[in-house]
Amino acid sequence: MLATRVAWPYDPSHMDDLGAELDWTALLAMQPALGCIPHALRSSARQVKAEAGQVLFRVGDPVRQVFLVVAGEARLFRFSSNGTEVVLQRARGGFFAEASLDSRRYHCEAVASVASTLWAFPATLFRQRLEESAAFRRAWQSLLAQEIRRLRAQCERLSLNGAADRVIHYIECEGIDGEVMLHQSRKSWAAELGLSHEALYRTLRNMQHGGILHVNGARLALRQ
Amino acid sequence: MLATRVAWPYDPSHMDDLGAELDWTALLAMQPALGCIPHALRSSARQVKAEAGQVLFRVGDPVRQVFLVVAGEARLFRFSSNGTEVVLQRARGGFFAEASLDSRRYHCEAVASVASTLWAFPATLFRQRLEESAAFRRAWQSLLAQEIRRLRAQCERLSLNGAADRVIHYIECEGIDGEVMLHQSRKSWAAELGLSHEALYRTLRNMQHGGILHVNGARLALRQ
DNA sequence: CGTACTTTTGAATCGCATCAAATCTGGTGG
DNA sequence: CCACCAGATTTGATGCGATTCAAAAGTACG
Repeated sequence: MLATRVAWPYDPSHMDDLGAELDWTALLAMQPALGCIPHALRSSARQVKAEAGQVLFRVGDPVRQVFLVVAGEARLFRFSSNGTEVVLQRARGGFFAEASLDSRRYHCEAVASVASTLWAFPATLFRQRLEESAAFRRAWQSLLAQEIRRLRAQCERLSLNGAADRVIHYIECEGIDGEVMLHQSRKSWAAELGLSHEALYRTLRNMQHGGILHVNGARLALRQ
Repeated sequence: MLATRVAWPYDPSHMDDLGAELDWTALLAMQPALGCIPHALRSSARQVKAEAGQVLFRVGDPVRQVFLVVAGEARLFRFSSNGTEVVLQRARGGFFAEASLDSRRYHCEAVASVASTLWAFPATLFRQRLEESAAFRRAWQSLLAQEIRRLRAQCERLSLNGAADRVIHYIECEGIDGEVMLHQSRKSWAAELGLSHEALYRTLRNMQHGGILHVNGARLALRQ
């Protein structure tokens, strides 16, 4: 009962021959929280250009790297008993496998679902820095705590029935004072909200007509 | 533009006059991960019996306690600009406000939505132990990492369209080898899956008739 | 200028939420 | 022990809203 595995050959050495320069400042502007990462660790990161379908790691592989999605999407999943994929995370614009820092081996598969740009931090150095630097440790713990809060809010959002309710919840949680600046396409926002993109477009239109929402490009503001 | 606040008077001293003995072993059996908590911290926890609607803390209150839900449910929320509640977390059977350890003040409101039993750990001692003990720190980080993995999987589960898909995803992720033991009522499980309890009952029935699922009390097993 | 992707609207279908009600369960007190 | 009650479980009927399929227009990029 073998599963339909991705066609890509699994060759970790693929990731080593792409040593493009890293644009840290641009990334930092998008994700200010990354500022907590020490310089030594930062400069040891390697940029990885992954093609669509490329395997990043497999179940049981020793944890050598922690990843950061700069562009594209990585999909983490396990194979269920009947061979189908059970998606654990669709990482887009953030860390993944960072919770594997305290594991010796990966507990799931990771594949770039589209052509993606990733940063790979060496796990050993990451652990070492966490042990050495109390400041980095505190910042990292703060990052983890922030991620937990964000995820819990997202779970609550996804358990709302109405599309409009999810939009409102998102703006209230991720924005400031009923106003938010979208940093992604509406299509991918729809995926984050657990909606089809058509449903999101229609909901936004109806909310505008109803006077609940004001849209100005990437800027969304709740009225009243 | 005042919101419809809960009727309960906010009196923190309510929580101090209930010093029932703590049943640590029973709790540990339910949540083995709690074993990482040092004895000194464990014994400093106070049991809190909260009535339905009782306020546990408010936005801006100094972070004095980290909570663990033993029975019942705590609801964390913020008031949106138009006064409605935006639920950030419905904590049932686990920690909450533990991500506030690195904050000086709570960033949301917390109310027991039903009559609940909680444990309150003093935040100061918690932070202190985390600084002192490297073992506890590692265990705690491991607990946070585990929570992140769990939440990400739950988000993926909630973004699945079909009720049966969510059930399968749950069993594959939370169970072992396509088999899981439910530690809660099906009604509350339905809430966790983002479904109405009727939809869950019907789905379970259909899955049994379809031969996909085998149900034996609290034991659910996927077939094939 | 062509290609790939996003944005937008339409129509039809289907599944889940909702309301309603009956049964079953565990626990409490007379 | 039984009456009683609150809550969970289970089934039915109905309506709405999101998904899906389809297609057109807009947009970015090489």
